[in-house]
Amino acid sequence: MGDKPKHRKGLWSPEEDQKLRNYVLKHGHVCWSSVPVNAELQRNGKSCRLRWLNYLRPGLKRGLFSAQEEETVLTLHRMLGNKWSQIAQHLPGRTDNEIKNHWHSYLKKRALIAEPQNKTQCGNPSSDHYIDSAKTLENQAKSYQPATMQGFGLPEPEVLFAEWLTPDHVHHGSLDVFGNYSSLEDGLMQGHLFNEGTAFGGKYDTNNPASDASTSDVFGSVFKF
DNA sequence: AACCATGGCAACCGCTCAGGA
DNA sequence: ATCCTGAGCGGTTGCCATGGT
Repeated sequence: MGDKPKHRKGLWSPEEDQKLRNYVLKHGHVCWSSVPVNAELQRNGKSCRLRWLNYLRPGLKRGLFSAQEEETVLTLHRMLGNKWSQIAQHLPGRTDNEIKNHWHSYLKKRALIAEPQNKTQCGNPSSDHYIDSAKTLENQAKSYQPATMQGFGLPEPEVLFAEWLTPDHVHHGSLDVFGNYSSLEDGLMQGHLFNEGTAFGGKYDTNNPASDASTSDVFGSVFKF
């Protein structure tokens, strides 16, 4: 009865973050369910995975969405619907959770306001024609995004853990943090990676464990998925 | 100054899918 | 071919901060 480890819930403490980050950077995540055991965390694997993907993963941006990012989300949402993970693939450094939250809190209203105009242009989303044009638009979205974002005048969102990443990671196009950082996105990443910024937004930013030198060493040598 | 409403964000839950035994 | 397990995804909830009254 009582010999099952109780899994902690709720917000992550800085100590938990550090344990998880150090473990994943060192060993990777072959099996998420074994991560909390080996990292000595009172969490379940699912929670660890979510925390890593949404908050600890290197290269994450934080802060406001740029106008271009919002346009991208709106465009892709019109094409794909609530496929947040697919939308997130087009926005390097943004998580599906973050995009989803931003959609529900802000963009949904924008989309509703814009709806009457779009209806006349797009017609019925379920039609074959729509799907074809959606694919075209998706390709366009893939290609236009990095270039346009580079040239955008608004302050860019900061990238988390940028201090972990050496210029080599960027210039060689080998930043496989998301598995989809191709050279296509290099331009975008170069625009973000060296932003000065706190690695931790939100509640724990006064106690930033990411600046730990040993961690960045580990990242440079071991981080590969 | 205190209370209430609202918005934003982090995390959890449940379902689905894929891979392996 | 079937079952089991783990990973991934989307929806939902809860908490906290902020603004308004």
